[in-house]
Amino acid sequence: MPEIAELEGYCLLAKDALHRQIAGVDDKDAYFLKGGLLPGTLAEVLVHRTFTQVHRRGKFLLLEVGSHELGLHFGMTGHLIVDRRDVADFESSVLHISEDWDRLVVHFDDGGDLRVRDRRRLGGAYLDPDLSRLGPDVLDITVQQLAAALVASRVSIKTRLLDQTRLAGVGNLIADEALWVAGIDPNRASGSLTEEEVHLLHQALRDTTRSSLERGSTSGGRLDPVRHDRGSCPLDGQLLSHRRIGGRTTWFCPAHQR
DNA sequence: CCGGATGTTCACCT
DNA sequence: GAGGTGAACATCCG
Repeated sequence: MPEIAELEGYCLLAKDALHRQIAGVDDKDAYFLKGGLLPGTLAEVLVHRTFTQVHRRGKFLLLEVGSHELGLHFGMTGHLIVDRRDVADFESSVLHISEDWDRLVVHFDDGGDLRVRDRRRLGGAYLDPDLSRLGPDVLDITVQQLAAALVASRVSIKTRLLDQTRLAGVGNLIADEALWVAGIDPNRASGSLTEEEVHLLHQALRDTTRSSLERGSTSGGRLDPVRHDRGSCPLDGQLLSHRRIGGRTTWFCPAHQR
């Protein structure tokens, strides 16, 4: 369920994995290895070393080890587990999910481990991932950068917000929530936003993202509980509309989102 | 049984 | 080249 709030949680959790001697790596799930990574390579790179730093970039969690970086992506159902603990207050803990879905396990010599548990296997592990195509991170994008990311395109604004090469870290729920807060129709062409609307959207992205960080979860925003048939807008009571935009289900208020 | 799900990539159209 | 659509990935849920 990872969007930025979950990633920040994983980042904190992963700090517990730093400076511990790596004793072994289970990377036999070749499908989970991305970017040409082969089974066994991670073991070669990681064993007898330690993770020295962890940070986040967009939806990637990055663990520094020696001169390399282990990149973890969590897709839609991936979770990080360190020493049998997941992120606090996750709406439904993943610890009950079978270990059968552990796609990558890093064992430390003290008996603990770091693992990625991912049922749908839409996430992946990368060695030295190429992040050059990621746009500015939503947590610190400036309004000028946002304007540049949106300008001169007829793609819908919703689709544009999800394009990680333009703006990194926004997922489907945050995109809907921010557009709803800003009062912008998700189907509008990205390049058609006025300067004022770009400012509104910038502020909405900031507020929405920060609220999710405070909750520690992408779930639980104001729009989230009404994203269903017969759900109505918390602002004006209008029945919400939904449609697929850019391949993703999009909920919006037909009254105040223009 | 069918459709959909907090993501990304890729093939194939227009 | 740009942009849209749908499929694929694997599993669960309503």
